[in-house]
Amino acid sequence: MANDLGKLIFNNVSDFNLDDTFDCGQCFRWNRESDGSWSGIVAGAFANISFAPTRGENTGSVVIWSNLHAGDPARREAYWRDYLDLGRDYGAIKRILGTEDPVMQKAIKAGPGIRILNQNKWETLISFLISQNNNIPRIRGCIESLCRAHGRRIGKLKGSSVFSFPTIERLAALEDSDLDMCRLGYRARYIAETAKQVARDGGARLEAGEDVPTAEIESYLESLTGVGPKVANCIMLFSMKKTEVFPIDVWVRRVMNRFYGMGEENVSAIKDYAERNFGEYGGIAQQYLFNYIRTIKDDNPALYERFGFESGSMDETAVVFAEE
DNA sequence: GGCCAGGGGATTA
DNA sequence: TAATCCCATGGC
Repeated sequence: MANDLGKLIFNNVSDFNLDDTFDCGQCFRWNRESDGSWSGIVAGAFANISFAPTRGENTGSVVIWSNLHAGDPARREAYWRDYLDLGRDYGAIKRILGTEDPVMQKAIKAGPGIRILNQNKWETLISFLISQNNNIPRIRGCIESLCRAHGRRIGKLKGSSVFSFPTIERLAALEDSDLDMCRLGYRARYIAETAKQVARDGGARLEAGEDVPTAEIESYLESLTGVGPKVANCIMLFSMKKTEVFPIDVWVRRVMNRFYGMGEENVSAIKDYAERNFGEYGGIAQQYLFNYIRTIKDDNPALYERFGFESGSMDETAVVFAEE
């Protein structure tokens, strides 16, 4: 596997941080190395990404070692530029979102280097089917188990075999019991049925998602077994560049309640609020907020200090605490 | 629209 | 050991 690893460097990347980006809940197959770099399996290839700050903590050079599109440097560069969303001006988006929103300013401060990855649509679909009503460590375990059982062995990493994400055709051909060893619970049936539905057109409609209106691809996604509004929004945000969608899950309901004073149960009010206030960047706002509430959940005083969060001195117009 | 089962593992009581 | 929770959805 190491034979055809090629090196790629992007200089002067701003508003970027590896930990923020890979640990904010949008992806499940990236792992932090002891040297601070991250290794992952992407599109059937191995990759390691490191980041060397040159101007401040979140601006510097991204170094990628990968065997993806080995022998085609132009294609490889285009792939990673898109995957890491390097063409988007996050500085400008952060200024827009943070204006007159002290909560968002603190949320951005908690993850200033978050970038929304542009991941494989099929992998994102199945990954977020698995994510429903589930916790992140187990989601990761389920996905690895699925890859081990039905992916292709693409090499060895630190002595262990590494597997690609299973193809549409492979999962579409499964019997129900072929997923038993993955311990997916009731989600196994959703995956088996959705795979068959997607395979009916060879994945064409899924792949076209980026190029059709949001409402149209959302209705297709929600026609798949086990895909509701939340999972559909995650797929659109993390693999189809639909940055305006605002996935609402238990954590987002919690953050909107705690910091924006909204009813946790009132999903339609939260959706309306996001549309009006975050607009075309709703999905990016959602990631800052999701990351923020999950980070400070630890009740760690040092974290409170780092993020500028001080109990008792909240902005009265924006902050309402829920009874717990 | 409200309610509850669906699996399994991690965390909390 | 028992309850509760988890990046929800489907079906009644």
